[in-house]
Amino acid sequence: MTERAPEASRPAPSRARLTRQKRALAGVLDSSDSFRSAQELFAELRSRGEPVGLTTVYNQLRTLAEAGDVDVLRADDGETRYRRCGSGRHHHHLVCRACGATVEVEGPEVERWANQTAAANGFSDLTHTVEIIGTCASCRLDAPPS
Amino acid sequence: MTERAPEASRPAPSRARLTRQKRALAGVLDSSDSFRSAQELFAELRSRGEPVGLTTVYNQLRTLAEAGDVDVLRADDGETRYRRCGSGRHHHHLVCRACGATVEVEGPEVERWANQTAAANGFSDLTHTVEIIGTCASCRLDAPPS
DNA sequence: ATCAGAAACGGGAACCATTACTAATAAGAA
DNA sequence: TTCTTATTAGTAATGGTTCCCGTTTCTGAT
Repeated sequence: MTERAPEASRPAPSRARLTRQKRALAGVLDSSDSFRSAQELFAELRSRGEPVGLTTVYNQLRTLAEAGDVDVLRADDGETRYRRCGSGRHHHHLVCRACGATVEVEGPEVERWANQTAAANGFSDLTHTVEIIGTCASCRLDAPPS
Repeated sequence: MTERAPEASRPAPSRARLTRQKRALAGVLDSSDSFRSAQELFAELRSRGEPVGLTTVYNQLRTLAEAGDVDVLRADDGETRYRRCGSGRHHHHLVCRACGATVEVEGPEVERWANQTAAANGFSDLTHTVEIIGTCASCRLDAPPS
């Protein structure tokens, strides 16, 4: 047994496959700037005539989220919403509560504050979430404050 | 019809009633500094021999949250967690991802940044959430970074 | 072209936190 | 005590998300 097992074949590089479903979902994600739920994305795929299983939508979104290709936001109603993320850089969001439009913003001072505050309390290995929710200019015009 | 309706009786001030269940839940909430889910609170009430219906726990938590007496936090696993809120003042949280311990912190500069950023993008009627998640000092000692 | 193994898909059942419904109960006022 | 009605809580939905697992589709190798 001096020879090793017949593993001439590479141990499978485990390459990701580009499928019709992935392309379709990517297309839908790219078509809008707002956060949308998995269910909404699923519905839009169907209406576009690019049916993709709901399970697949969820699997794909999870993968994309882990890879940092989509931003994830948990809405107050418990639904999780997804959105194609512009840059790979760390950023936060300004979300319109009426139309869902989103603006990516950065805030160096917030990062600094978070680090200092956490350190001052003995916390380490930090993560943070910062979301600003408001009404955007055009939605304000559409529905004046009573 | 010159006399008005016989409204001698007050239109019911709709006073809140103090019940055993409310007292019990308040007691459990006061007994800890960390965020706990409705299910956990429900379980603790049972184990304390102060059974309260799950529905009641949810109703009560909603009421308390609306009144600003408890802080609400939506965890990544989808569960909503509650915690007695120290001050009525606006504040944010520093949460330990291991033990759930929480520290209330304030960040004037964050408020300022949020307002400026939102205004610069035409957003109004603002709200924001800021949560810092990390590992607290004692939990770090319990489970060293591999 | 053909084959085999791996990766991805996707329908349906299972999960589970939360809410709705509603009959029974019990504060608090008179 | 009696009456009014807020509150309770069991049970049945609801609904987003995940799990299970047989089927399909890629891709690389022969």
